Amino acid sequence: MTLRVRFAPSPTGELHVGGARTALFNWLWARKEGGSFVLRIEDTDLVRSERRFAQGIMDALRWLGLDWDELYFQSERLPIYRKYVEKLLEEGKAYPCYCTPEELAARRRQALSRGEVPEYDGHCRNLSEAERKRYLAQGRKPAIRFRVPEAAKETSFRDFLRGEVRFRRLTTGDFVIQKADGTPTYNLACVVDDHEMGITHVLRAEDHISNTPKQIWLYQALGWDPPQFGHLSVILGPDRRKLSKRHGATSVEALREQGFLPEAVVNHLALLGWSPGTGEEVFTLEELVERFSLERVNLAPQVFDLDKLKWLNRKHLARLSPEELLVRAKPFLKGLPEGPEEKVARALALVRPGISTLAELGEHPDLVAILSRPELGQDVLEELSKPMAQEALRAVLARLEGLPNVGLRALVNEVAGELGVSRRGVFHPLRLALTGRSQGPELAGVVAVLGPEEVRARIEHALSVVEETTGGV
RNA sequence: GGUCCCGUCGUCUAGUGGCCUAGGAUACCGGGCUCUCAUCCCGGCGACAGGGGUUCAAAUCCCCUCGGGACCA
Repeated sequence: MTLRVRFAPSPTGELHVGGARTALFNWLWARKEGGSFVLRIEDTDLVRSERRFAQGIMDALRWLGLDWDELYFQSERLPIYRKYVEKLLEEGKAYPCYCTPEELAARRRQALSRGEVPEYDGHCRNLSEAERKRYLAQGRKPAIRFRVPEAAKETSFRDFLRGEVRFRRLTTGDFVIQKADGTPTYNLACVVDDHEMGITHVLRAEDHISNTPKQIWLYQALGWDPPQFGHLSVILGPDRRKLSKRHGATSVEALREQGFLPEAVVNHLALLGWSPGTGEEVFTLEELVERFSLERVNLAPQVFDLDKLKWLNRKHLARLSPEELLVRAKPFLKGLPEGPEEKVARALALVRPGISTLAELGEHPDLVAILSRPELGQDVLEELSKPMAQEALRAVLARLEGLPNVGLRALVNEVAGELGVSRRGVFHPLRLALTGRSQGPELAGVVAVLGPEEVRARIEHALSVVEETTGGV
């Protein structure tokens, strides 16, 4: 039997990193084994589900490079769930429950005050036909509850990641499988779909472990073989609590907006709970598919580490060609002076070692300095007003012709030797004249990107500004 | 409160009874390279939650405690 796995998000928010990791592991597994990866949008909760979130989740998955083989929306499958609820009803494995939320809450409080476990008390479990008619006449809309077999209360299942998971005593009364509004609950829809879609392995996060016995009872009641279940850990925030919105940017979308590359996000997610065991850490999606194995999954919960993500982002940034870097950086370049594409691309490559995210490119001072002629600040002018600085600039100017062949370093060496100053004594004023800044990327690179004409123009401009200001003193 | 899961440097991890005075990565600190900041290279700091067993030998197996987390309420 070929592997069929699924990722089944609820569209009640953005795709957060925990969900993304679950999706990634399922996807990697499917691709590795040549199986199928099914995407199922669990949008039966009409109140909380939103179309735009479903769209956002799909966009985020696509951005990460996780493509799906089949796509389903549960909201389009409501008749299917009703059919099976009907079947359970007919076989007496489920029954209508007319209790109102208020009545249930009141009885729960009572149970609690008696020190009992507050599970559903079976109030409607064995209603007579007359009682049923009376409730209906009152205009009550019934929910449908699953009749949990007494013998099923003690359950165990074999988790393909954790081994035997045994539940001594489940605190579950007869649970609802169809709400009063006719929509299915999570457990019912999930079981029906996993069966109908031929899912062979359910790989999901730890928070579903306690749902698993209920789902297994449903499989049994419906006469189906359950799939295999495996549960990953959950991802925690820095405070060691389950990662959620209050931890800040924890959705894939937010990471994208912060200037992280999809390669880096995928890489980091893969390393959260999985390791190749070889010490290697920087991988592309393709390399991950090659290496991925469930045997090497770590079950302890992981803390999402932004520092490591940044480091991985630098690594993946470094692998991009200048052209590709430009493509990725474009959305973040707003507010930056325009220039010929090729020049911008080379400038980006030049400042790249100093950045961790694409967002840092936005108004990067070194980029600004290269792409537009810099303002020479007071401190810069003071520095350049020293006679030796001006001499150095003039000497460089005089030799500019030979630049492409000689190389900046050799040229600076010559000038330094001639004037009897250190290399720094030449480099520094030159950097100030060209960029208006005393630090920045390697100067030879700056010169190469600017081109001989612009270099000459900037040096001449700097010299004339200095003359003006010092002349006025 | 009940049920379940999980405990190796701050964080991600390697480790499946001897190779472990516990390895790598990140972060942090120091040094080197260099025209500067950064990248890069080298070095440093830093962990087997605790206690009992089993064994010639335990991070690795068992038990208890403690801690963390998830789900349900």
